Amino acid sequence: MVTRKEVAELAGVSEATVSRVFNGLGPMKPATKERVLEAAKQLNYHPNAIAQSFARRRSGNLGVVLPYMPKVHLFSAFYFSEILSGIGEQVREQGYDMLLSLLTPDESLDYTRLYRSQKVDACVILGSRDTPQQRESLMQLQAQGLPFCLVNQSFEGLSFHEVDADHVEGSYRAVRHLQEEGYRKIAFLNGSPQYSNSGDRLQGYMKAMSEAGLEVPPELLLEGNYSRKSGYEAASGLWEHRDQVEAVFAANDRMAIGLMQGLRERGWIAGRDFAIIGCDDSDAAKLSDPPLSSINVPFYEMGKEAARSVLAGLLHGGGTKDTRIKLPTSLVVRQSSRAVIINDS
Amino acid sequence: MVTRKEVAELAGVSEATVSRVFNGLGPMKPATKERVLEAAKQLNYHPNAIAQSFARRRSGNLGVVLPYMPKVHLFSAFYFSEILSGIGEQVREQGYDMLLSLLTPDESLDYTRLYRSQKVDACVILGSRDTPQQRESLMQLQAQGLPFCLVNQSFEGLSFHEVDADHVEGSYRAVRHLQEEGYRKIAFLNGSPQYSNSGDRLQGYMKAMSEAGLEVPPELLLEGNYSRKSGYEAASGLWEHRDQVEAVFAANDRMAIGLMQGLRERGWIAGRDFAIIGCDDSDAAKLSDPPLSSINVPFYEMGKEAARSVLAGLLHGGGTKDTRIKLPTSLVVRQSSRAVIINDS
DNA sequence: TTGTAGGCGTTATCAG
DNA sequence: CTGATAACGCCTACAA
Repeated sequence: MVTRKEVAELAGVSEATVSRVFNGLGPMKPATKERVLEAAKQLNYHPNAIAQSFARRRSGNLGVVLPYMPKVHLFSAFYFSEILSGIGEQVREQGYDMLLSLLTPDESLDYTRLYRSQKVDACVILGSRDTPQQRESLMQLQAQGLPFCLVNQSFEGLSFHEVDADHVEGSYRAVRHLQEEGYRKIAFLNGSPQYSNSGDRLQGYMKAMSEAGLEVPPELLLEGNYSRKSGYEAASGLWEHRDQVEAVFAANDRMAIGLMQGLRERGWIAGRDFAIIGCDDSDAAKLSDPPLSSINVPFYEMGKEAARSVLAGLLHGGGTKDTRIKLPTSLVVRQSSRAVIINDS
Repeated sequence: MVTRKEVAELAGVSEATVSRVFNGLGPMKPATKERVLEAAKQLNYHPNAIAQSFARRRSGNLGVVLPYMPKVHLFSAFYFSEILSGIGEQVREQGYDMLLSLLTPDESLDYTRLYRSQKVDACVILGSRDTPQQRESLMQLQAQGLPFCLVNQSFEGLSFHEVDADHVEGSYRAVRHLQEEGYRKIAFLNGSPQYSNSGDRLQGYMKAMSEAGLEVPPELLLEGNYSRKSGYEAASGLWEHRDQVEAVFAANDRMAIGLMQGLRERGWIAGRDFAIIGCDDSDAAKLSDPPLSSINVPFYEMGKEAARSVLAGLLHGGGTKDTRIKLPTSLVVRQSSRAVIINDS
């Protein structure tokens, strides 16, 4: 590998000058700069990023933490893929790189380890849940002043730097939409309560129901774990109370689709016998039959914003305020929620 | 940050000894080792990975290259997600980290840049296509002896280190299965020819057809670009020749589902009016209605194997043979390919 | 505007 | 078994 030294020699300048040229620092004679660049090109010199990191005492890497649970599909790949793309875009704009960490959630979760090795300057944490271990780990990070940003999750009573979507509003609108289509008996299939989103969505659902003066008997409240399978399994419970249900709002697309599958087996077809709206507006929503109405969540933008703000915090001397940013959602109406027949006996 | 020096002082040994302890090198008195570890724990010392990389002249990072094309969904997120998980698993086993690079395929694709900065020791390249630029870039990498491994792609006439699935065999079996179910008029919806998989699948399809003594009139050969939309659009062409089609083999699940959607709009229901088999066995196959029969491709294992072999090459002095590894596929039969009615008029 | 020189935290080589 | 001591490639005051 060709080093700065060789470039300096060829250009007839000092090594420091080569550095200045490559970092655009200080005033310098254009001729000098020219010579250096020429020499560098000739030798095919490229700064050694590791050495730079070493000298600057920062890695230039943004850590991205993903939950790793093979064979368990609580999250859709779509979700992470979008967020990762957003992070990736931002990171490139700022000259950073992305270091991916797949962490098994149940292993003694120690986020500080990521920073100790100095391989990352900050982290974006995806897919975290509200468990005692995670709270502990995150509080520890915060106490040590290590910069991080949570995406799509918040912790009751704690204040972290986080980027979220407005799930309360999104859910509210979804349920409102169903009401406007004429449905009154609207069930809610929520996901695991460990995700703050679940609470948000419940809140939005309840708000819309109560504003419309609608009762919410317990049979209308179902719970899955965000997997397709859990939605599929929820079908049997819902089926028992089918005379009390005209529509469903599900906390994600996968559960919605699973539920549709379960009900279809019983002869209940979404968009015909009942309406349903999912959440995430993932590609699965377009693949399902009928196409699934869904709440669009700007995952890409959330990833991008998370990366942007956590990296911005690095520049401003780690003075990251623990702010919560909420991005807006929107409703995408497809066939699954169109009123065809309203069995409002 | 606490450094080796401080540990050495506290333990009353030299810095070199501290390093030896942490690297498990050379024989040493247990008592010494004990003291060092004790001191390290007390000070909460952890080696600085950047400094180590610098001194060792290797980053300890495996680069993972993903094609980045926002809004264009030629690949399913499932695909990358599985491969990434496999890579992630292997990488952790070997104490490496994963550095993610999202590269826009049409930008002047220069893979060598990744290595020049020394931020990665080797790369796994996903989603590459057979274009002149990519050939050029890869040949350049190879010429410079930079270690890399391609996943799910090969280049006619060039020999790279690559991990692939046996798509010829998989396609062959899918078509054979359709034949065994009694179908004779079997169409093939392929993806873009820039992906070597497409050629492989065509080969498998043709083999099965010719072995069964079946003609393949041109109307049976359709081409999409692996997106759902392209499958959806292929429906119209297929519909025109519907009297010549009883079944379809599609080169991926997304196109298969798009095609099913397009045909459903015309009243043709998969699993009833025609049979269809997709490829990838992605989660979408389970979400679709009817559930889609599909060729299972071991993406996870492919990612893992790619990481394993490319990292192994690093140890053995870069003596990576440019081998092609092919992992086996298998057929997963779901409702979309079950013979219900055979309209074999 | 440019050069000098110390330092970053390890690894690795050589003595002892 | 352990301790010095050069690298490693670059950054950055500080000096000129």
